[in-house]
Amino acid sequence: MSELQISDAEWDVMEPIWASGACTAAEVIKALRESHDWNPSTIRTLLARLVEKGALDYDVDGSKYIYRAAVSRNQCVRVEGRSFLAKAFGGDVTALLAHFVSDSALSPEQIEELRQLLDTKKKSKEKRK
Amino acid sequence: MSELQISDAEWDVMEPIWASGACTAAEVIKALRESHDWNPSTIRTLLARLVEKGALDYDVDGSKYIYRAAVSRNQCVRVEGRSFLAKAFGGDVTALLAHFVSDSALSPEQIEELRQLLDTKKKSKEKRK
DNA sequence: GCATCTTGGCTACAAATGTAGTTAAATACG
DNA sequence: CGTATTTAACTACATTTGTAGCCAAGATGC
Repeated sequence: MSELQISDAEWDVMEPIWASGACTAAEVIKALRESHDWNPSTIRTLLARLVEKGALDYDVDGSKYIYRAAVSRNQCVRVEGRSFLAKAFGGDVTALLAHFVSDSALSPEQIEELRQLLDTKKKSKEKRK
Repeated sequence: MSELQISDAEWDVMEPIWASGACTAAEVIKALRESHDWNPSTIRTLLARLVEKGALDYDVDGSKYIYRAAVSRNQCVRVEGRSFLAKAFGGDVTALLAHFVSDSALSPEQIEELRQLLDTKKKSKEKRK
């Protein structure tokens, strides 16, 4: 389930809702005021579309809606991730990882962090076996 | 330069051209016959759009075009990658890497491979300093 | 040479996306 | 109370994307 496709602009609208758990349209508008030069109408339209798509739910509070995410950010990241992985690396995770490692400036600390993550991964695998 | 945005369908059309260096529309159509259930017209339309966007160039050979990629696959992967990284991980590469490591089943060999990649990365950094 | 096939050019059209405006009802403020 | 504000609903419209059809000119097969 939930192969929800959320466009770029919609994603930006989801962001404050994922961050705060639940908020009104006015709050989303406020949260995006800094980062985006969007007309409030635009944001309201996107909110409506997201509800329609099933990415958002809402509770009615008097005359306004309190929006809640119906899909977690993580779910969406996974969906996007898989799609990107397939498109750019033919599904080869190692290739993807290699790409980002090469393409980015990683500090020694970050490298160490990743190494540990790999260790953990390896162990968890052994254990499961 | 080259913040070219290539849609999903267009990407699939680029693929055989990236793979073979240069080919005619007929060849692209043939290459995609297996994997996609597309009308030849569709592919020709996409080829034309890609030329228009500057993602493809062509040489004229009699009555047909020999298409060549005007942007490398790697360039496109980088552009897509950065966009995905920004959208899904707020630009935090480590978070992205952690996500894919956790989200994927990696064989011990793959893990080893990645570990070595990290080592290399670390050393190259030291050297550069 | 002529019918056929191939090719690029152009047109078409629905759905998705980005970006608003309008409106009517509910609410808040004075 | 009455006016200004807020809100969701609905409408609008250009652009991008997915998907294809039609056409005229050139190439091919017989």
